[in-house]
Amino acid sequence: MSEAPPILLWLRRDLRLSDHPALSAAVASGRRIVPVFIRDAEVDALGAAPKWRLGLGVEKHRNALEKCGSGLVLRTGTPLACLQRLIEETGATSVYWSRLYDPVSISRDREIKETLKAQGVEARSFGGHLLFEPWSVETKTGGFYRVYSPMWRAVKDRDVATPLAAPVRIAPPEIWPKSERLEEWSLDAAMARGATIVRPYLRLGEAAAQDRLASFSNGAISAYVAQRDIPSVDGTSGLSENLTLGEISPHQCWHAGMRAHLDGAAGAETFLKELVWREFAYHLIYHTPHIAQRNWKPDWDRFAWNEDAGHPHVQAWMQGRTGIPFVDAGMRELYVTGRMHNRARMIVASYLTKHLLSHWKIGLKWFEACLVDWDPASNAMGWQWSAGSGPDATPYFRVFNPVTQLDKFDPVRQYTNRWIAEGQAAPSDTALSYFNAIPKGWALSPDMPYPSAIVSPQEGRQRALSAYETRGF
DNA sequence: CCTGGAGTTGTCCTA
DNA sequence: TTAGGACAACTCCAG
Repeated sequence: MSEAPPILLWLRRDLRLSDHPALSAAVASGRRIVPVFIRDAEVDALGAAPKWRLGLGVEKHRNALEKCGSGLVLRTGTPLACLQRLIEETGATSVYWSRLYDPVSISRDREIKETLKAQGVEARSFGGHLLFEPWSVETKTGGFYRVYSPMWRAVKDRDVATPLAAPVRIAPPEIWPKSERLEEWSLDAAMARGATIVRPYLRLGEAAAQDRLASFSNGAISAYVAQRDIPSVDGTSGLSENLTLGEISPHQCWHAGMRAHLDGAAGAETFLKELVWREFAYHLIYHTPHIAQRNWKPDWDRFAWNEDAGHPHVQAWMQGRTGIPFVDAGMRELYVTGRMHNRARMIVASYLTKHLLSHWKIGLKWFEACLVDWDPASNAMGWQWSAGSGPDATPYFRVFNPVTQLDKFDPVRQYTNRWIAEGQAAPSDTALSYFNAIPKGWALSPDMPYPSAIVSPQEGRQRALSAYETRGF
């Protein structure tokens, strides 16, 4: 009697062993498992930084799989064709994967599931990327939440499934199908500064993410409410980079946060709320996929943002030389580390869309190119929220004043000194490292004087408010 | 159907 | 010096 045919485990944004429902189900079946990662058009279309980061994550995860007696098959092509080919090669009769929720993934996965089923192949998708499936959270009238607070109230007392343990051993196929070589994918091609500049700032892989969650939930989480808003302080969890590739699961974060909350850690509930913000973004992109493409509120189609990314003001914004220290510090932090503190993200987004009257899509694209924690749902929601075109009651007059904000959240200038070298007698290493990171074409040097503001906070505020007024907002 | 409270992250002027 | 109110009107959501 021959043994049961293997299961293909198609991995995407779920590069972990623990709390992985699809993997656990495959292991529980007792069958051999062929993990596969497919470089499809979506991977090719990633921004420079997230693509580079993905390559490092895949490599790390392949090592972790090998330690369990398994491995990872790499293939290039359309997912359906690759999976069908592997079904032929391995005799697999099942394909398991973890669900994604952006519009492209949904339609692709639906088609794959239907086609495979029609061929008599078992195709099963699993949760794991979210705390709550989007269709499981409804308002009293059966709709979805367009406002965060009611959604928080609706889910905060729900039971969240206990995270699954990582399998000790993953049964490999008798014969491994051929794998492409990760190096040949050149996922780092567009990220020249990655290896030398950004790499030291990464938190790579499942083990490192778990360590961080443990130390955070036993330490900084109690001061989270006050400290998370101070950009010079390491007061956030910093786990977004791992969450977006599934190197840690939201369930694991939730349970760690909940334990701290029940232990009386004051800031823990705020951390749980942030996890639900991530859920909110995913539920929005699920129910209103246009959030990543067009104004979420169609009223804003009447508003004439500057859409020219080559505009000198926009270039100054991207290159961290607007002359507004909070903005420039944030943009430089982004370029050097692949991340930006959340407070700074709000400031730079407000400055681009309001003071510079430039389209949020320009900012969205730049973040997509530069962020190692880039996430399709969070990025889209964040930019639309900042611009005022998104789902929130953001009053049109709420224009961040980057000077007032700096006094409030960086009173002794630790953050701006960390990232801005010009005008300092002894600039910090981090501030100087920016000039090693940037392209020659930007023609910046630490010896130049710090630029004066391209648009002053007062002028920008007035201009934005009158622009809103003439548009009837 | 109607009602009424509420809406992540703010700023600025006035008393 | 500081605290409070104005700053649109609208949509969302629960009851």
